[in-house]
Amino acid sequence: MGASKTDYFTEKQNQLAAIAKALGHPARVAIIEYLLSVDSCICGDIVNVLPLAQPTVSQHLKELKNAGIIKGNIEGNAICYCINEETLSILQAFFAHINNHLQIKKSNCC
Amino acid sequence: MGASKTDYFTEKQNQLAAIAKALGHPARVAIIEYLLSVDSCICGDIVNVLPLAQPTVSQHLKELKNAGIIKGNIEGNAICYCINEETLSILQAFFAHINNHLQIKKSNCC
DNA sequence: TTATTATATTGCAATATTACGATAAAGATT
DNA sequence: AATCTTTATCGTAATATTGCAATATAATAA
Repeated sequence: MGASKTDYFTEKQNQLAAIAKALGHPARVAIIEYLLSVDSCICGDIVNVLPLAQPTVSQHLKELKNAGIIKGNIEGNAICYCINEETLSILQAFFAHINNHLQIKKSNCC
Repeated sequence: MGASKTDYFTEKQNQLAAIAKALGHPARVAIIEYLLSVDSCICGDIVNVLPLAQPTVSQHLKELKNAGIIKGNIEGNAICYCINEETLSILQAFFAHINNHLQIKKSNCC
């Protein structure tokens, strides 16, 4: 096959997986880290920071945007990118949930 | 091409991406959720819970294990799987880092 | 020993991802 | 208008992922 059987899973599971998947590439992690490090939101120079060609970076930005992890606003002929906290909070909630369960259990047999 | 240029990124970026990537499939999210929901660690019935064939589940488990997200111990002829908190704490630290920066900035232009 | 049970591995087809050159699109500058 | 700057899209090649049937492996049970 090759395609994920998304129909067989819950919407929440698919959503979580989609967000995690979007973070699942070092270039995209690097983009997030760069967006955090710069004061301004005018981030047209992401291409200059990454060791990848412009079309490749554009593609990675598109994936982050599709997953809802970043937002992009048009500013003149440049684009202002920044992090969308709402989406990342979904992943955070998942981890909080995991921690909660693990602390209750504490029945680690491994 | 097709292969990620992992050499061009930091070890930490690659590590974060690898963990996120492993979570980037609904079946693997479902496996984590199942491991949380069961009291015991004897989890040989993961295959029965998922809508996927046994070899496929085995493969997903392998990927979670490779990423360090779960641990597996042999118990007789079954295998006991459970979540590895250490690895997930790496992702959590990343999110804490993001939150920290976003709270300091608050210069959201988007 | 011969099943039986539980999990892993192999092999393969279908599909997705990654990367980039070439090119397009759109606003800014001259 | 002609050009520059910035970002997106198209096309394509290389590689990775997903899924499963068939088979292997290994411990247990009969």
